[in-house]
Amino acid sequence: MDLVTALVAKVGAMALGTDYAQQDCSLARALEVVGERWSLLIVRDAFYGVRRFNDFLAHLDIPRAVLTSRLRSLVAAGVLRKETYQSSPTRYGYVLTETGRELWLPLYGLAQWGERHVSERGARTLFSHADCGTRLDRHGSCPQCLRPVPPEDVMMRPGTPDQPREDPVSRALGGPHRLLTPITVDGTGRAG
Amino acid sequence: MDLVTALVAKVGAMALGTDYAQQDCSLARALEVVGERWSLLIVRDAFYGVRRFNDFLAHLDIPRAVLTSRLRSLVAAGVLRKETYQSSPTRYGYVLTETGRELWLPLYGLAQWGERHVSERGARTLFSHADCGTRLDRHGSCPQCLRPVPPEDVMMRPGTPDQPREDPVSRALGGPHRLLTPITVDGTGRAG
DNA sequence: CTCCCCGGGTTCATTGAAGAGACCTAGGGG
DNA sequence: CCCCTAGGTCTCTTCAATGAACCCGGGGAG
Repeated sequence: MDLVTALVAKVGAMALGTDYAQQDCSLARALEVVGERWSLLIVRDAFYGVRRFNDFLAHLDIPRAVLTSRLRSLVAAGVLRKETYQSSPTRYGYVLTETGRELWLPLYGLAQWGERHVSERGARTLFSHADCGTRLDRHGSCPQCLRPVPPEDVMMRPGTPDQPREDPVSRALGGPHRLLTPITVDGTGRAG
Repeated sequence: MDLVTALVAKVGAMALGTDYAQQDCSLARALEVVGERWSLLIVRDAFYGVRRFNDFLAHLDIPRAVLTSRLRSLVAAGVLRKETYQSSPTRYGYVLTETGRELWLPLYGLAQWGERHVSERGARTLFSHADCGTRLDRHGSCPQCLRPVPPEDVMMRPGTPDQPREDPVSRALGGPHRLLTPITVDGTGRAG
């Protein structure tokens, strides 16, 4: 490949390929950040309390290189923040920023849509208002308290899975759990 | 490559690759349908009133083959419906089904998130309640009427674009427009 | 002191999907 | 007869996901 061909290829790749650059639309902007494959599932796991590289890896069955790349771009976009949870040896985790937490509504909305319309057969995961125990409606509000529930006040618990996963993270999420509180994975030599 | 290698490669590609099969989660199910590149932008355009193959093409700058493929899978998933709008010569358009219309909330939520957090500088598109003219809040509700507004009662109008597009569809969307009503494209030899 | 483990990555070969553009087909219309 | 429009296919090239192997720094056990 000569230089001109290489340049043309490069410019072509920049113009389209990795982004929706020509779309003057906030949805396109949002999708540049969270629209790539795996991104929203990573954000979902972050809401579930997953924080560590290896836990995302085990729970998502995502190639390591792709996880590295997605975490990096989500941090760059301000959705996640890299946080040291232990020094000597230094260990990092990834937690949602306030910007990331504001993805709760669209993310919950998409999940509810999937529940209602794609291979419906009872909720796989149930979300309820931690204060009163009422199940959230499709808009993410509490029908009892009649207002939107922020993610930190949401409890999740497993519904009726069809093929339960058998990784440590899924086991850690086997019982009721408040969103955004770190999960405690044990069974692989890690303290709870 | 021998037969066994080929088989292993094929099974591997089916197990992952094109879907999130191992994820027992409604969000993953939803993303299998609308999570692919371009899918949500096509749905957005459908809310805007775009119905024809060539109009999607012009407005999205999407490769024709990809558009064909996405429209097909969105129809298969029950998000869009193929509709004849003219016979002899037969012409098809694509319109949102009720299932597709229920994507309004998560789609609007994502767009609002993008507006607030990704290169913010004033709304590119403004959405308001057709009945009273009030701008929608971030949850898609009308602050005046205090209830969620269904997409058919939403008016859109352009906000402050930074690099306005110059295709016929963008021009047709230049003024206030009620969601889900077909756009009328003129200027390319098509009657309004 | 050495070996091995753990957490968090990087590198590499393979392949499926996206992108760009030419081509196709059916039905009109000048 | 040729060309137009609408809605697509076909082909080639490039990009990015996958899966598996390898890397590296810090500890802890023997």
